[in-house]
Amino acid sequence: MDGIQALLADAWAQPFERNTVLFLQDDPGSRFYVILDGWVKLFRTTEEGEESVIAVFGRGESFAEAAMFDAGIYPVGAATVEESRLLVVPAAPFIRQLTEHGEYVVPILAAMSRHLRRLVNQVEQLTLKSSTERVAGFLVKLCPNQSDGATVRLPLDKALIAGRLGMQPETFSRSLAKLRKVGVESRGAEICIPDVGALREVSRGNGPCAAGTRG
Amino acid sequence: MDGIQALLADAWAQPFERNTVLFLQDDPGSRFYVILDGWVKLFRTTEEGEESVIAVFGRGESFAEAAMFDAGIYPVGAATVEESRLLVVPAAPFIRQLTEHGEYVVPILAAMSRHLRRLVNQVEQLTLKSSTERVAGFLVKLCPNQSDGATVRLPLDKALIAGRLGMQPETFSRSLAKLRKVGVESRGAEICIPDVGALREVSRGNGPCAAGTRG
DNA sequence: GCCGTTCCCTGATCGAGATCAATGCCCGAG
DNA sequence: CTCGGGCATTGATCTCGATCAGGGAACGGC
Repeated sequence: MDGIQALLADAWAQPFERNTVLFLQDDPGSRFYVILDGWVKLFRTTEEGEESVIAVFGRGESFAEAAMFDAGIYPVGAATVEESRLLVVPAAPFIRQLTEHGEYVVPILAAMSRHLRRLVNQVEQLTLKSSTERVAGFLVKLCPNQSDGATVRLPLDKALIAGRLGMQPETFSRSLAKLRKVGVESRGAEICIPDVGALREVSRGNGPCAAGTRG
Repeated sequence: MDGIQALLADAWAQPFERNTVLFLQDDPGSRFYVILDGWVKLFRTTEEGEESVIAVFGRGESFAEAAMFDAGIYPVGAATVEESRLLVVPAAPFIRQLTEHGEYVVPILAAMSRHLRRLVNQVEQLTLKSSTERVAGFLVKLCPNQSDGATVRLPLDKALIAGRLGMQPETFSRSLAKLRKVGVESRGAEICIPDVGALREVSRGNGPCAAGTRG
């Protein structure tokens, strides 16, 4: 209880105008925020400029704590939507004290941060990606990194994967069929992906499979 | 680094058969899990029995840490989808050490846990609720607790709220119009809700507005 | 007063994905 | 080997929500 004042000694209150960008997705971040007054939205932006609102926070709520523990990269962007007053809190003292007091804590926080990031991704995908784009993204993540082509094995029932991706099994099947246009061949649980790059393009909405962006 | 062994001394490895329920949503929870082998899914179930898969985790991943800091209630259910071996870790020692070393940490963890829970809710709503049901749920949360009827004021632009709910402004407007059937009247940002209970029923998929359950 | 802009509502149309239904494939039991 | 059940694929149809378009109410500047 004594320590908290020392930690907040480095913090400061700051007014922001309406529609001020506080930080952008993938910015390196070493502070988090508490809303003293006003409203802030967290959002993700695709390469085409479409925006997905992940959350909206009001007075008394804090946000961006997770970036402290997750490689210091903000997984979302943030902007005020009204004139607001925020408490800006540097993260470094927190990290220092946490690691001093017990190193086992930080891995747990990192795991929670990863879960948060994963859910943020999921919300973004559900709101502004088509089912085929989501399947493409799922397959890309299954491939070994920096591989050009690969043959992967689905670790689970297709019905379960479909549920995880927010679609029906039939739609998952049809999406796989559409991906044959970029060379993806599936025989049972074996999926052959000759061109991972093309698949990645599809997952970003550029490929020949995306009939529409569904925004 | 010394403490971690003491903490894990209370943990144990345990094998689970396929399709074993580890815990259910809203169960009180005082442990978290690390997957040594196998696959585990996290899911939400609606009252009608529809299931939304929130996440699927594999070897080396941990889950349910957030419940430690969030009133000890699991926000999702968990079940193995394959034969699995899990490390079961009691939470109490972690909480004890955390509070001993600095009380300021726990509020931050609680905030992160709330964010996680919120995102889990959002994924569930996006996957198995219609747009009108989502609007109804949003309005219910705006009402003061246990109020019978209320007049609330939308804190933000309708377009922004629509985005937060994963729909277009037009759809938000149409959903509000559909909710007139349960007495909801809107004039600008003022929303008059004479019967919160009816609205809650709609948000759960039972009301007269839900044309289909979309699952 | 007039005329901008901004926000919101409503109508019409279209497409993605859910749903219903039928078929094919694989694998284990007998 | 044959049979049967679970899972995957494909087709047909329908519905919800996105998109495009038009119109109206509130507000502010001149």
